Amino acid sequence: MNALERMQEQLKEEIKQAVLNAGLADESQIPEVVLEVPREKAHGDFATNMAMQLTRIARKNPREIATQIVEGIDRQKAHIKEIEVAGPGFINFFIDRSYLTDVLREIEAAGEQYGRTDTGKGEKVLVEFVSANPTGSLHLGHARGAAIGDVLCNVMDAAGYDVTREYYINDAGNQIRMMALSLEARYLEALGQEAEFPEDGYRGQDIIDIGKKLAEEEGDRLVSMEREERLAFLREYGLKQLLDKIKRDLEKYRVTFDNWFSETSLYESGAVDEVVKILTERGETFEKDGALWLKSSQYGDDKDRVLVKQDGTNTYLTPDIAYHRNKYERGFDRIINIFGADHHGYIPRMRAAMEALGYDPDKMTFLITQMVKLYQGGELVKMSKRTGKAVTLVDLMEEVGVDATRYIFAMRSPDAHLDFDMDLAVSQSNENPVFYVQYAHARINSVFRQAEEKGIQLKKDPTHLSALQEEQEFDLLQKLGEFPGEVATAADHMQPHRVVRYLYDLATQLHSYYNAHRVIGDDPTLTQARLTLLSAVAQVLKNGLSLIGVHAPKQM
RNA sequence: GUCCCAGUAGCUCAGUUGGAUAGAGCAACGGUCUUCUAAACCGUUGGUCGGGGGUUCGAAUCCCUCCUGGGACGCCA
Repeated sequence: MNALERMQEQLKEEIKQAVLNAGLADESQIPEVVLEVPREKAHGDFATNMAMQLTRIARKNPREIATQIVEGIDRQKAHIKEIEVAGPGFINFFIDRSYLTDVLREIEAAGEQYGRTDTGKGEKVLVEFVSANPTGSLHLGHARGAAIGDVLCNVMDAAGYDVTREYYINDAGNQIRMMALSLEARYLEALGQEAEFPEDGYRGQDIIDIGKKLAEEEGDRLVSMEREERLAFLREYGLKQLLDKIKRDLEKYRVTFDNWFSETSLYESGAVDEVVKILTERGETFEKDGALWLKSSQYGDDKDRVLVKQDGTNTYLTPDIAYHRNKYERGFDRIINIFGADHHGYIPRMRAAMEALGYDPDKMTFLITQMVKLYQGGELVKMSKRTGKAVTLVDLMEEVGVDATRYIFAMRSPDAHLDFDMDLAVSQSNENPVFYVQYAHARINSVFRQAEEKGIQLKKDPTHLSALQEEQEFDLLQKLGEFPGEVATAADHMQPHRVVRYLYDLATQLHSYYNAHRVIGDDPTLTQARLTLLSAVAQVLKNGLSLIGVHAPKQM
């Protein structure tokens, strides 16, 4: 807990005691004390709405209640300089802001650890994301999901959750057979033979390339094989090539996973058959039209779902249920699934399935990422599944860069539709938020280079800090103090974009301060104090950028 | 038709989970470099928070209803 948070906690306690002592409410009635940072600076550093919340309990008008609370607060203890009752009954607190310089010492001491908290209490969390089928390259939607998932994991990790990142590989279904068929056609084409391309085949460039590669490596050896033998070979070969490619691309994108969970492994272990058996034993299934159905409509789903088809094979849902059961069995406290909006219909049926198995469906949460529209040259870039023409993650990394791509995907709320303007993302101008934040970091480092040239050493002497008296300096201190709480809130609400927003605001304050005040000046004490402040800002920018997986350059 | 997401300044989006006079970037207009990086800063203009009802001290935020845009509604995955 840092200086700012300690201050808030003490103040909350003071408020609570004042309410109790004044007899406005008893222990059981008193609502949780809420402190907020008012939008208007004139309304103080913190404000509470306690008086308004107590109107019904205390049966007095809020301003009267507020006055009574104010009288009971020990200002010394809570580092309060001034208190006022305002508006309909707000109590505004003006803190002794010089106390905030403690934040600098804490940042200095914590270094890269500053921002980490234990609010998650080591809760075991599984986050499954990307999980793209190994039938082609990662496209735009995966890129967004990967960025949001990775940043969420980083943020939750920093907030003290025990996070496991997982990628589910759909390597067993129909789509893999289709991949093999598509690859077969591409392979034969590469050998100059006639080949009919399957109607619903995957037309991406990647499979064409793999077909060529295979032809080079194996020649026409596969042509003489039995059809099924050949397809089995193609399936293994294509799967490996495609998965390796996905792993490589994600690594370049700075996204790594703890587990790559294979669907096939669920078949091999018998987990798929087992889950069908369990559901049936629990009386959660029924037979109709020669198929086996799950009674999912009893658990809030629109309709019942087929588990085993007429032909005896499973639907996609069955192994997925086995997979999610496996997640529960591994003992996670929270199971987070990040999906694209096109799969949101899947949520009620999976919740239903888990409930049918006797698990608590509320342990499982779904984060839905909305669609991305890509603009280039002011025009919408069209995607076509039919022709396999789509902008891929690799394209974005090459044309926009990893920093900007990750930043832009992470900056928006996951459930907002996103317009990705490629021209803006690459522009080296003030329109580009990525550079704006990175520049703030580089700028500070530039000041340190200047200081070094002038032979100024940063002494870590806390007695210098009282030289910080400017309004903007206190604002910066307060902002720095808010960082750990901001990360924790982002984690608790699964809103990674809040961290990006915070960084942008911090960068704005830094730029503004930089333009208004000289850091290196004639007064050595003041210079030292300001250098210490800047050093802390740089540290927080760096820590924050690291959470979103973006570099913090020392020079631009 | 049913379900999910969204609708806030000309454009792209925030909005501390119900708080005080709704914010930022871009665009438009006007300023700031002989001094630590002007990829920056300062100022001005710009709003029936999609419409209408309701809940209460108080609503962009919660409830109902309607409108618009996007997505999903297979024994495909």
